[in-house]
Amino acid sequence: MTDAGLYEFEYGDCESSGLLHDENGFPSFQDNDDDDDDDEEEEEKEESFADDFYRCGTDWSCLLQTERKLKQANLFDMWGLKSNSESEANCLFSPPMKKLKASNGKSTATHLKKIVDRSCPFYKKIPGTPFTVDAFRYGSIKGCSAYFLTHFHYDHYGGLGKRWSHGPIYCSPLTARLVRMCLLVNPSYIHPLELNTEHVIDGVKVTLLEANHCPGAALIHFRLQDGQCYLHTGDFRASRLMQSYPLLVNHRVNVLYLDTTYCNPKYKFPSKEDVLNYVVRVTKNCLKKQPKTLVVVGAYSIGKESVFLAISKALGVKIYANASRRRVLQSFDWPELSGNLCTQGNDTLLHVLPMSSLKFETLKDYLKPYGNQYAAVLAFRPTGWTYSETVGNQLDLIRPLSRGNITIYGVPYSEHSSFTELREFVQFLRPDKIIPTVNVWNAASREKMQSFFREWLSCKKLMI
DNA sequence: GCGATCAGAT
DNA sequence: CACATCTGATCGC
Repeated sequence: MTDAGLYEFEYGDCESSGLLHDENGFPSFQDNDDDDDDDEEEEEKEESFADDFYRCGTDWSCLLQTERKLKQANLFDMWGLKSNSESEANCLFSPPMKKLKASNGKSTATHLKKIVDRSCPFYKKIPGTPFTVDAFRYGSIKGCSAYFLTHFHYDHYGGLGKRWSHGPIYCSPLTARLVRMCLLVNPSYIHPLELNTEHVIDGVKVTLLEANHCPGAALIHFRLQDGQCYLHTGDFRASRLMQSYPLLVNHRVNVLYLDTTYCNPKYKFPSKEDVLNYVVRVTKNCLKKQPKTLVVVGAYSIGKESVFLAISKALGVKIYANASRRRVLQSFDWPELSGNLCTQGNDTLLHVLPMSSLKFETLKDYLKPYGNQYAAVLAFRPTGWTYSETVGNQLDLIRPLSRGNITIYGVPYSEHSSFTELREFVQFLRPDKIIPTVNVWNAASREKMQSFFREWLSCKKLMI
């Protein structure tokens, strides 16, 4: 649509259709030139499930065939022609879940806007296997017989619900519990896999490793029968500990599917530990000045529990969370967390609230029912990264927002890798090929990431 | 009328 | 700036 094929890459290209394998050992696209006209049935030819991936080689510009929402109907749709993705010359993706509807006589501009391409992007498919990762929003994916879920965040499990029936779901035991509990997915589809244990699925050796993201989050290591190793990081925060995972030490990773959320040097933030110490320090200071302070920690669904746990431990106070959040937290099987929850707001000065409540007005209202029990609110908003950081790692330069007796701190508690952590991880793994999974919809950003990867993996530069 | 889905906000 | 939703509107049955 917009920009196309403007990007050059060191290895391979899209046109290498005659070869059996590309430079990275991937089977290359079997050339069936003409737009197949036999595109009706699921069965048809044995086009492998990840052909779109092979076809792509290392030309990241192929990502341009996006799953983007179309703002307007294209001409095919407007003229009532079937938009069949398999017959589109450049399509790299599976067919959409539903055939796009031709506009009928009644259709208006608003109808036309609603047309959405729902095909699974290639980087969610694992080539040489019938697997996808975090791909639940595309309905039944042709050729996929096992759906992996890296962790329980909406942008990864989206599409899962009680009506799920497209195939088995593999994930960590904790994630499995949440999928059953919160999404009411039929348990017969859910297959928990113990971490650090090799499981053979469809002939592929699969091992889940701790991802240092939210509870239950896993890196997924695939070892194919031909020896190829793929590592999908899901969302993760790279750590030194990972450099001692035996699987990563002992097997070269051929393809790395990388969480590139903060793959830019402007993203600098402190270690989790430093942020926790800071939060505790601020809290103690505040309570010294005003003992009648309610301490609030903002949270989404799961993740960043350590922020309130650290305060709880340091002050020796319980943690209040509402019933639905408690149910989720209890399911973690994390004793020091479960053991410190309480069911009454009055019983502790430390409360966990939805991130959306961390606003002056909302907090003021929240305080009201407690009467004169509290004279002030100290709130922490643990975001991944705070823009105010020209200062980078300098926690002491953080300036809270303050209005009346309410103070709100944004703290850079990140569950994604910083730029330098990413670099160190990639230089440790030295994969043959890296497929970014975040920030991929923008051509400039894709190109920028690839140039970082090239720099990191060029032998000359190994400085930290 | 209701759940699912979408655009937009936060 | 971007995360991971959340909200309110609209769709489709």
